[in-house]
Amino acid sequence: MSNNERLVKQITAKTEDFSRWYVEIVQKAELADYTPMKGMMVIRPYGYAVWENIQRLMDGRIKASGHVNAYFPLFIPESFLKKEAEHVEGFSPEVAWVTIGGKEELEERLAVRPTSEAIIGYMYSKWIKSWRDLPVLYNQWANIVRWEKVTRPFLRTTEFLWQEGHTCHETAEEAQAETLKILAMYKEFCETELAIPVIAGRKTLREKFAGAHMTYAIEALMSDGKALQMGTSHNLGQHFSKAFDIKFEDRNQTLQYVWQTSWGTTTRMIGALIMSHGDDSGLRLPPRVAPTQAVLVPIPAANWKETVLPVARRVEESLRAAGLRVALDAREEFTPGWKFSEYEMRGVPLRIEIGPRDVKNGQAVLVRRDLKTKETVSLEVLSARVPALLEEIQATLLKQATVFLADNIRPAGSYEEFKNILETTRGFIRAAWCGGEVCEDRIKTETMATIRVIPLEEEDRPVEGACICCGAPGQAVALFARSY
RNA sequence: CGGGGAGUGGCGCAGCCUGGCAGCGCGCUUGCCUUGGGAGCAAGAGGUCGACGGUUCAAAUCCGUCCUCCCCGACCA
Repeated sequence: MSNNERLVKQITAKTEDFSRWYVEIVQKAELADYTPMKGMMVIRPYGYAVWENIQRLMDGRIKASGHVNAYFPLFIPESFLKKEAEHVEGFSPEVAWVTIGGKEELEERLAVRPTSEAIIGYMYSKWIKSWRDLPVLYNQWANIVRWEKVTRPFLRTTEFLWQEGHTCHETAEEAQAETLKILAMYKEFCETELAIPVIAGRKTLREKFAGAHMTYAIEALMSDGKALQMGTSHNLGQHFSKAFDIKFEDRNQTLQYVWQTSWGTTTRMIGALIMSHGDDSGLRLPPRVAPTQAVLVPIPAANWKETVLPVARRVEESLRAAGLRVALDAREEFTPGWKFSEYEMRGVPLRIEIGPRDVKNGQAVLVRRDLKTKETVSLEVLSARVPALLEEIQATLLKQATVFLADNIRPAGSYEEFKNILETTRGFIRAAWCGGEVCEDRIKTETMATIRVIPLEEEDRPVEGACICCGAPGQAVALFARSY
């Protein structure tokens, strides 16, 4: 649409250069900005407000399932990190170290936490003595530092914010149940709140968390056809409890190591919102996490401050009373048209226009951000219509993303076809895998695609077909994709 | 960490090759006038040209080192 083009002249088209489109939205919608330090960004108030909504909604779920919040130190002694061999091995390339305090060299250097299993494990060993102490269901909201080589706002930054759950259980079965329960909760969260459909599944051993017994993840598909991991849930088995000596006396009076889990979601989810829902005009935020759900734009005329503005203020109040996050933009230095574009860029789900004509007719014009459709609504029913419309917008975003996901999961009958999909449409490729790391590596080297997950729903079914790579009998059906 | 591109008022860029007064558009400030899809006119403000060092009478421009960002690859939420 040529009209559209004109309106969004500042943003690079999504189809023209997806990466550039992404960073432009991040900056122009004022979600985040770069600092002079590599990979370190400022989450600006608008972006942080999205995070606060995510946090609030996620925190509610975490607490509803019996978990409690706590806070552990930012610094972790090197000796702690070293206790779980695979854990250090996996994280050492990206750990930042503190070696000096004030002016004195430290006796033992301190890691800036890349994740908190080590420090939490140490504390758990002090606190847990009996089966009566279990389960321990802790969660922490914290910042994390990982010295990444390639960084991108929200998707991969040196420092990021997250939530990390750390639980201890009496039995392996309980730990496994917890791992899957959280995975299901994450999936439900993404779909309900973020309107992003995800595929829940198991990671291969190559892709699992360093120190975990088994890693599960939810994977989403961004609109450029690349996959993004939206959250992980690990069954840690007894790896850390053995390393940190977290023992309890069980119901039969024998000493046992606890069974643990850990799980996390991060500010990366904001990146996923951008890349799942955004269009050429900018962001499209799902109403449930949008900082502003509806923006009122009064249309000025001769004496609009006496006529239009009071009506707009009353509407604002009534919507706020209905529990909605609304804003009234009565600034005179910008024209309505300018504001329309601005709020589209920032992804505000609904725009409410009130002008002289509307005041005369006792109505308002509602414009949806998702479909850009307009409707005229009587002021009397506005506070009922707006929440309903917001729900429709939430549902539409989820539906569009769900259709996109379904359309972009393709079976590959041969390795040639597999490669061809990656060269053309991208998306997920559903194919059988022999379970061998040799094939996994070869596919990665040759196609840049990795096994994102072995979907849970596939695990109950018998595996049909041969390994897409070597032709040996398939051991699992996996979803492959290039990823962020 | 390898290959490529870039860094000049807030943003987008020209100027660099061939050294000689730092420019343009948008934005910003003030005033008038406008306002239903990024209005118009007028007058203004704003720069150690990414940083450091070198060459030169003279450096945005030439040389070197470093930093940051973007793209494409090896490692990871």
